Amino acid sequence: MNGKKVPEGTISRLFIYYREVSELSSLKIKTISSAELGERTNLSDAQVRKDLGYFGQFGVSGSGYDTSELKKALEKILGKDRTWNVAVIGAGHLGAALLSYPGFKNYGLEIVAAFDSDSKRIGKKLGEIEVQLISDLSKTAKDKKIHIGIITVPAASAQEVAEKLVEAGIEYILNFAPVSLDVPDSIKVKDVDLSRELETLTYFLVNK
Amino acid sequence: MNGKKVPEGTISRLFIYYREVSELSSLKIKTISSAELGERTNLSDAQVRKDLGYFGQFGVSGSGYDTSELKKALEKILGKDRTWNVAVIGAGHLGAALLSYPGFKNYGLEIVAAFDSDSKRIGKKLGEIEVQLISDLSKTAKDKKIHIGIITVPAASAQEVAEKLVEAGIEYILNFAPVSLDVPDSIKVKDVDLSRELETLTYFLVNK
DNA sequence: GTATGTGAACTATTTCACAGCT
DNA sequence: AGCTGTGAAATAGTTCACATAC
Repeated sequence: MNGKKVPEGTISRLFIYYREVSELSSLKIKTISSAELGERTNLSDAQVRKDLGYFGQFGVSGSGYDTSELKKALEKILGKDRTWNVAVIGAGHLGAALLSYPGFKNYGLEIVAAFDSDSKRIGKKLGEIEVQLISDLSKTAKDKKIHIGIITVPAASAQEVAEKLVEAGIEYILNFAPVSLDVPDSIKVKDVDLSRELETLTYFLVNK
Repeated sequence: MNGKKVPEGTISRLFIYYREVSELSSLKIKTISSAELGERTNLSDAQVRKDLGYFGQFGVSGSGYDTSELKKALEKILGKDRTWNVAVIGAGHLGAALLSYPGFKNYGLEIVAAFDSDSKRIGKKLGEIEVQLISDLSKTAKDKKIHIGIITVPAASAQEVAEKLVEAGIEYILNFAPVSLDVPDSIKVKDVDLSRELETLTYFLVNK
């Protein structure tokens, strides 16, 4: 890896490349060019080469990239050679959807705990995971070495939950609630706002 | 609106401003400055003004923006003055999560149909909506004037579903499956890849 | 005095284009 | 000949800064 700053978009695309070369590699396709890889992922050949270039030189002039080698290299770069423990806070439909996401584990992510504040949901099983009371968060986070918290509670309680996550020592938050969380700078927050994604489409419908 | 190209990020942020001024307006707060609005949304004052500037001049020098007027203007710009009909294809957990999303309707979106290929799910009710067989898609899309399709099926069948949506005349697709869809250029696809969002966090865990 | 609207400056990201390697 | 790796050019997006309006 050279010293340059890596754009967020690059990181996101590396996962796309990873999936593609994983498949190619399992199909026993030995090499792929940046042009072909771009074709399969709806990206340009230059983009593919530039993205990979942030992390090293993985290709061979004249023939392209060795799929299984590139797969291994991406695994290393992306932290896929280990598992990350995840807690879901909010055991509603969205929480359940995430808990049942097929192959989350294959992505190196393991949901090891689920929390809710609604006493009706406590003790219920979502897949393998028993829903716990939110007040257990801090203890469980330490016991189970949780790295990532996913907020799937309603907007009104998201900020409160975020603060509890911070308190519990979790530094990475994926936030599905449609509010801007106010947390210390040291905490990495990624917002995923499903309704906004949908709404954005309506703009294009109006302004096509 | 002036003739300049509007960045996608701007459109997404307009929805954030919209939510904020809606709330302010309902709290009887009459005006807000770009600086205050930025503060509340974790954005800069210049960003707020620039974003709004793409669509006109809504502010008053010296005092700021009239919340209820800005709300009305944004409603118009974003197509919130009407309802858009949505179909969900894939009646698993994620589909159910979307169908139960609170206040979807408030966002101007109405899910009017749900489809699945699994016969065990056909006829079941998800909220108000009865799950139909995917082969009914084309007919129902026309009958119910569906504008937007949401794909929540597994990766392996997503491309097939996308083709059926295109065939049914739907031009806007929100794709939750972790694959790059191959559709005609005239179709607008927005990818939301939940596992990739999560995976991106793991990169930052490794490389912090 | 306060806050907008907007060119200009700056920063980030993508695409081009080609020298150099296999 | 084919394809990578990478500076340079182009494009996109954000922040600055200030003239202007109230």
